[in-house]
Amino acid sequence: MTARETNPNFMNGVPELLILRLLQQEEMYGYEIVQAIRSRTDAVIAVGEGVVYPVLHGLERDGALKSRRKTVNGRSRIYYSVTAIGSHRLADLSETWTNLASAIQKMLAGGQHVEAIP
Amino acid sequence: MTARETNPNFMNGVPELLILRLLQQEEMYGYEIVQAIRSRTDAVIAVGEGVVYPVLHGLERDGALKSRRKTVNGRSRIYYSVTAIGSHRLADLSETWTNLASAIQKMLAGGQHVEAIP
DNA sequence: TGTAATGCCTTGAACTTCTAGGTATTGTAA
DNA sequence: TTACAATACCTAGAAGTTCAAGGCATTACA
Repeated sequence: MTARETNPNFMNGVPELLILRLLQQEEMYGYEIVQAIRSRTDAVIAVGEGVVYPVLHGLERDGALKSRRKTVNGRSRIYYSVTAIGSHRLADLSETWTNLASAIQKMLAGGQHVEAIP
Repeated sequence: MTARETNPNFMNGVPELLILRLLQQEEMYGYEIVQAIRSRTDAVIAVGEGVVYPVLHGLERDGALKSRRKTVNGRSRIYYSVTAIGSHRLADLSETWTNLASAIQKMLAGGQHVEAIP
């Protein structure tokens, strides 16, 4: 019930959704994902590495992501990409999110509950 | 990271937002709020009493809501309504939500990141 | 008489995110 | 050369929410 400094509280499940979405477009590594989310949302959403890495590991454990190690410019990176399971999961999450956002939008906008039209 | 049965995970802060929004339109009591959310969202969002009552108490503690006891048909109800603080809080939450939903929508829809137009 | 609905409430578990650290390498500025 | 920022990985603990599952009491209805 207390104000938060960074992302004020509507974040549940959002990191997972965004990460899956990004990785569906192209394989990326953790540190890159952190910055991609920040830049592509104009810093509206900013998740730290402490959020991204655990989600990546969890998704890989569940078989939704697969990873490969790659060294670029002497830096070792772990690139993640979406599996069939992950793709399905993204579809589910995406639909759920859309339904939820739509429902909330209606309540915020219209507000008055539905009256029978005579 | 596990699938949930009811509201699959995007719910953080949403109950508080919806409750404030409902109470801004008209004073309501807890049990009524539970059903109002369910019915006005066509059961897309369904929060239990175990969610609503703690939120109501927390908001009242913070001065965002005020309550009055009223007996109707021999039933004792506690009606809540929004204070000035609550109204301000609703405005903040509402804007935050809109920004967030908009940012996510862009990532889900467009997807490809912004290229410089030649 | 008994069951469902109304109306209030709390506890404990489960899950996330967040903060704040730690490690190591590369590039750059002083 | 030295120090610092950026890159790149990671974890542990705290904090905050929602959720499930119950309890209590009254009214309506079968």
